[in-house]
Amino acid sequence: MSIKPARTRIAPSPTGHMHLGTARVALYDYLLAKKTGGQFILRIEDTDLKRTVPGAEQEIMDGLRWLGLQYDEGPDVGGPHGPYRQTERRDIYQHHAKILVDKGHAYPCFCTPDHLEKVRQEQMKRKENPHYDGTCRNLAPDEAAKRIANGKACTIRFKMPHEGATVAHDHLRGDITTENKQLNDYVILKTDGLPTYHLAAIVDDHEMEITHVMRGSEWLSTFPLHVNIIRAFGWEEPTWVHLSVFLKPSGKGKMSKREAAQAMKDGYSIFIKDMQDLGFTPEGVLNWSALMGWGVAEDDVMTVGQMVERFTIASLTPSPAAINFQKLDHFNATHIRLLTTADLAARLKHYFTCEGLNVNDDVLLKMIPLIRERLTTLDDCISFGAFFFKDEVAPVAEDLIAKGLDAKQSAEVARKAYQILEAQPDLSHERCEPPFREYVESSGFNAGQVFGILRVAVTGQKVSPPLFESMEIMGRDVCLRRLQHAIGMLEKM
RNA sequence: GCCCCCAUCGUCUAGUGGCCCAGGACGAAGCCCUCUCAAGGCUUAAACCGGGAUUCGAAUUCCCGUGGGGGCACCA
Repeated sequence: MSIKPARTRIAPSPTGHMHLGTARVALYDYLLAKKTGGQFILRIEDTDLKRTVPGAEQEIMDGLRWLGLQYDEGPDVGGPHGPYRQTERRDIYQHHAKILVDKGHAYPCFCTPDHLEKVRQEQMKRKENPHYDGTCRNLAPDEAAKRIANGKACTIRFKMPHEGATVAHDHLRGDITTENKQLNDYVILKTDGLPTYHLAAIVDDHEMEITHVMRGSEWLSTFPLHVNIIRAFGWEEPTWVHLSVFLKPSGKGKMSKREAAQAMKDGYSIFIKDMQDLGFTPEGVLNWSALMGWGVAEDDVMTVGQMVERFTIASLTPSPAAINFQKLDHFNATHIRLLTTADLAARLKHYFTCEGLNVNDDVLLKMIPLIRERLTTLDDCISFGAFFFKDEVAPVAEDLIAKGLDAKQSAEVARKAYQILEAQPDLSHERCEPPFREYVESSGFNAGQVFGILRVAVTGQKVSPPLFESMEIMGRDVCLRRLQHAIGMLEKM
C-alpha cells in the first residue's frame, strides 16, 4: 500500500501508569512505520511539571520494550531529531511562539488565573459557554512590550479567527467542520515558559517530520485548533487519525479508576506493567488490543509480523470499543500454544522460580508439551505443573478417596497400583498404562476411580496433565515414594 | 448548557447499492473425543437503534430523532 515511508510517534505524558490505550496507539504507530519502512518514535510529553510522576517515563520505555515495540528514536536511544523529551526543547517552543506572535497569529496575555476564573464564573452564571473573553487580544504591541519590560508574567495565546469555519480532515472520519466562534484563544505558552500540548505537539511533529499522527479521539475537540496552528506556521499537515477510546467492559462509559481496580480483582489489568505478573504474553496483549479498533474479516490470530503485513489505516474503526478481558484470555492462550517449547520453557521458568521452585531444565522441557494447551496465562503453569519440581506433594486426604468408594477400597486400589508400578522396569507411558487398564477391567472399579486415586497420590492434585505421561517424567522412584505415602494416609483414615 | 464524534449478534468486528433471509472471532448452549482439566472436531441460538427520503433495489447514500462517547484548563 503506502509507498512512502511513514514516520509515526507515540507521545505519552509521564503522569501515571502506562495503560492499554497507549499500548494500542503505539502498536498501530509501530505497524504503520514497519509496513512502510519508516520510523517509529517515542517522545515524552512532560511539559506539565506538576503532574509528572517519577518513574513513569521509565515505565513507558519498559512497557514498550516488553511489548516488543522498539522505537527507532527516543529519549534513551537518541536520533537525529532530538531531544525527545519536551522539557529539553523549551527554546524551540519559545522560538516558535515568537514566530506566531510576530506573524500576528498569537499574542501575550497578562490575565491572571484569578481573573480568568472570575470571568468563567460569570459566564457560567449567564449560561454562556466558558471561554477566554479576549481582554488581551487587542492590546497594543507597545503596551504589551512595556508590561513585559516591567517583568509582568504573561502567557502566549493563539489568536483564533472569529469568523468562518475550520475544516480539518481526519483520515477515518472525513472532514470535520467547526465554526471558529466555537474555538477559544487557547494558551500555547505558559507563564513558566513551557508550552501547552497544542504548541508542543504541533511543533515537534513538524520538527520530527512526523507523517501520520494517530491519537485518541479526546483530541478531536481541539483538532481544529491544531490545524489552525499548523496553517499559521505555513506547514504541511500530517495525516490525522483519531482513534476511538476504550470503554469499560459493560460498555457504559470509559475505563475509570474504579473499573481498573475491579479488573485487578478479577486477575486482569489495563496497565502494561501488570501484564507480565498476571501471566499475559506480549503476543496475546498485542493481538487483543490490536483488534479493538481494527477490523479484520477472518483469521484474527496474528503475530506482530503478520499484523505488519495486514495493517492499513483504512481498516481502523472509529467507534468506541468495550474492553473484553475474556478475549484477552483467548488470545493469550492461543499464542502460548503457538510458542516453541524452548521459548515457552524460558518464559515459564520465570514463574516457577518466582514460586520458589527449583527448576530442572530437562524436566521443564519434557513437561511443557503436557501442560501447554492447558495454560490460559503463563502463571497457570504453577497450578498445573509445580508438582514436577517439588520434593514431596501434599494431597488433601479426602481427595485420595475416589468417588463412589470408601477409604478402605481406595487404599486397596492404591496398594494394587503400587504393585503394578513396582513391577515396571521403567515408567514409559506406553508400557505403564496397559497393566492399569487390565486392572480396571478385572477389578470392577472404573477408570476414573483408579486413575483418580493414582493422580492425587502422585501429583498431589485432582486436576493434572495426563497421568501416565506425567509419571514417566517424574520417574519411578518419585512415583513409588509418593504412592507409598498416600497408602499410609489412606490406611489411617 | 454548548460543540464534536460514534451507532451491525451480549462483546470485538466483516460488509463501501444487488454476491447478505448479513460472514468471522470471543463468550453461551449441545454433541463427539476422553484417566481429571484442557485442547481439538461438529452443531445451535444470537445483530443491521427508530423514522423518513433517494433508488428498480439500502446494513451500505442523505435528513431528523434516539442512544452512547469525548471535549469545553496556564492538563495532556
